[in-house]
Amino acid sequence: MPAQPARADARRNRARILDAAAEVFNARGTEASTQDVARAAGVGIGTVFRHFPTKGDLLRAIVVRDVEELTAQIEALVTDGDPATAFFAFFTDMVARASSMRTIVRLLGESGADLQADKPLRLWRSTIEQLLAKARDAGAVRRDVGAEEVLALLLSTCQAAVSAGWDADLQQRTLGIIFDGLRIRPSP
Amino acid sequence: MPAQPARADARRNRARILDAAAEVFNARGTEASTQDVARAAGVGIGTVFRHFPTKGDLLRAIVVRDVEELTAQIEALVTDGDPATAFFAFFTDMVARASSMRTIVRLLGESGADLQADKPLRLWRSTIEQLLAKARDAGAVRRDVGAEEVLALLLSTCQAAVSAGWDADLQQRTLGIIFDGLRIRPSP
Amino acid sequence: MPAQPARADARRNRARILDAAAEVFNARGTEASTQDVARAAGVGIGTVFRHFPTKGDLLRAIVVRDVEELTAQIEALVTDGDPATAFFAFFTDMVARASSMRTIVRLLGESGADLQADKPLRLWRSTIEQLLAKARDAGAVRRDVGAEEVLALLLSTCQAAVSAGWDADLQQRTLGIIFDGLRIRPSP
Amino acid sequence: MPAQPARADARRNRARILDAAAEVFNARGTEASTQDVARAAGVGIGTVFRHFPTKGDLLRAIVVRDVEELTAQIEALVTDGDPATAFFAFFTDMVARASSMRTIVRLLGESGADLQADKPLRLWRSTIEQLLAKARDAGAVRRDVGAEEVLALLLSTCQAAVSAGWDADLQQRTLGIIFDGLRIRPSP
DNA sequence: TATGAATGAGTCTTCATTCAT
DNA sequence: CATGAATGAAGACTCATTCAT
Repeated sequence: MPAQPARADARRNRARILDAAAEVFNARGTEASTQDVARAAGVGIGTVFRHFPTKGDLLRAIVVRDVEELTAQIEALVTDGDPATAFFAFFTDMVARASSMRTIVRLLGESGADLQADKPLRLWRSTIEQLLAKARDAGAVRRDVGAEEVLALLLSTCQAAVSAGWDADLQQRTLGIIFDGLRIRPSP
Repeated sequence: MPAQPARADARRNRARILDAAAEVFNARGTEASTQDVARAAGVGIGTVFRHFPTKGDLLRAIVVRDVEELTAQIEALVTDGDPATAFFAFFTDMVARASSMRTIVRLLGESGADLQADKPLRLWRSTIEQLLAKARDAGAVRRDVGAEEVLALLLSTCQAAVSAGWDADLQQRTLGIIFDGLRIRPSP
Repeated sequence: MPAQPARADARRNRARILDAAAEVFNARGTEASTQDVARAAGVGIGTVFRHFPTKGDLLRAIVVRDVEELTAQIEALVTDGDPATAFFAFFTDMVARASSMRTIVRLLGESGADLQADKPLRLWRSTIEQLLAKARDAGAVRRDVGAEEVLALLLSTCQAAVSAGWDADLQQRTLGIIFDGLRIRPSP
Repeated sequence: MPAQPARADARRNRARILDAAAEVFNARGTEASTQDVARAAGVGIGTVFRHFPTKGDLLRAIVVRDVEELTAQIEALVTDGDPATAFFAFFTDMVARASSMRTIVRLLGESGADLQADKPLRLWRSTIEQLLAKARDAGAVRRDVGAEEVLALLLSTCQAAVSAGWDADLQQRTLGIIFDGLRIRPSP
């Protein structure tokens, strides 16, 4: 079962299942049952397993889809955005949207999901690195800050925003601190 | 079943179960089975449920115990520590130890565990606030930084350190950024 | 869906499915999935069910085909073979080939497949009876041995050869005993 | 869960489950569901899995129990029986009872159940070998007949008796032939 | 009180069969 | 006619929780 089935109805169902799964897992965690996903998608459970032979496959498909979408958006920022602010805008936006992407945030946060391994993840990561490089070049971010710790902080805040339910205000205050830490300090 | 059963053997069992549960849940996540906890504690499963009528109760008891222990340590810092550094030392230490306190970190991180509600948690929180206040007074932390965002960042980093397996180096680099953000910047 | 569909392509498909099914069920037992058969035949699963409305029908069709082939071979022996040896040669050969006819052996061995009922089976049986009669007339087999017990022993050894994986040597030794029991003993 | 649980109720249940399983698998084949076994035993399905963590374990337990019982009976024959007839009596009896031991017959017949491996099976086999040796020494069975082919014929006939439903008459006739093949022929 | 046996709802997954494309 | 997507009834197995010993 390829990601893009040939038949229209199959393609439609695949999408419906993915949507439903994203929603269900977002609302009740990845431990929600496949049965519930099927119900939410309005299909039989067999259909879910036909498209995603394993629950893990379903989860991974959600991650891939979301990561690809995210990557596209970041790429746009890399090309179009103001180097001095794009990185911070992206970081802020990502945290703000984290709660609608619980699944991906949770799986990304787990050491198992090696950012190195899967292609979409590698791409996502490298796109962020570009954004970061531009910010560094523009003098908006300290030169001694590496991509690894930035990603760690990004995932860390996304995860917490999701699991602890940070409101917009709290998001702003925590990110404010981190951003200050990332910026070049005016030398005295 | 009160926290301190009357009979000595019961009290002993309660402690053993708590120890075993902390260990098991730490090693295999909170999804480890109650049966496994019983086995690790060397008691029957009935005994576990007699002391903790629900798996949730057991989990919460671990949190309470760990939080109380933590609180005591923080209190010591409040009284004895150097106001200018104690706060940062505590933060660093907490993250470093997070991976041996998976259960508490995970449950604290979840919105369900309202930091307001339970007494031990309220106490823990207020002790940290004292530490923070001292750091502020000592000029080590900006005045406009509130306890809420500091706690959020603390839990956020603990959570990520645990789930993503931050090594010592990465811990240092991420916390370095956050600490820089917390410090008073030398006015130009 | 008659055994000989009108259209050429349908007839071709029927044959391909039968071949594939024989192979698959032989290799993995009758519990292999119909889907696997379809894949091996290179047709859609719907096509399999169009030709054989039920998995049971498919199985039975294999039996019929194989039995008819066998019958033809036995008939040749009846006409051409040396009456004194043809029966034993047939018996030996049948056991030797049993492992490439798992499906038929298994189904024939089951009481469900009443040897009386289906025409091809009745024919097969009666052909064997002729072979046996000739052997009896030639003095190679005792007169008091009936067809029923010979068939029983034949199926019994085929079944065991398949399920227990008798090697050539073991086949020879077991059949040697049975053949000795079937032969007329030299009166002392 | 040992074969002999400590508590009386557990021991009772284990036995009930084993009995029920033997009956159910005997009647409907080893593919009958564990649920059905539980129902027949009058216990919850969890209880079945507590005693036999896997369906395979349950099946194996039945085999072990039946094989041990059989072995004891054969041992009695070895000590007490008339060497000249005991072996044939045993063979006849075993086939006659085969239909009440479908499970064991089926599993024994499958190459997977290596007669070499499990202790009870090895014991069973070696006991039969003793019986055979005595028959040979008593001049009732040909010296050039090995244990391997005798076992093969035994399992073969048991299997067929079960699966094809041989009646008493047919059993007698088939075994008659095999026994004749095993006996020493009067030299002319 | 401690024990561990019993329970059964719930989980993932497979597969024969039907039906829209 | 052929295709393969959809279906849902099982099946094996797990686990929190209850209860007899």
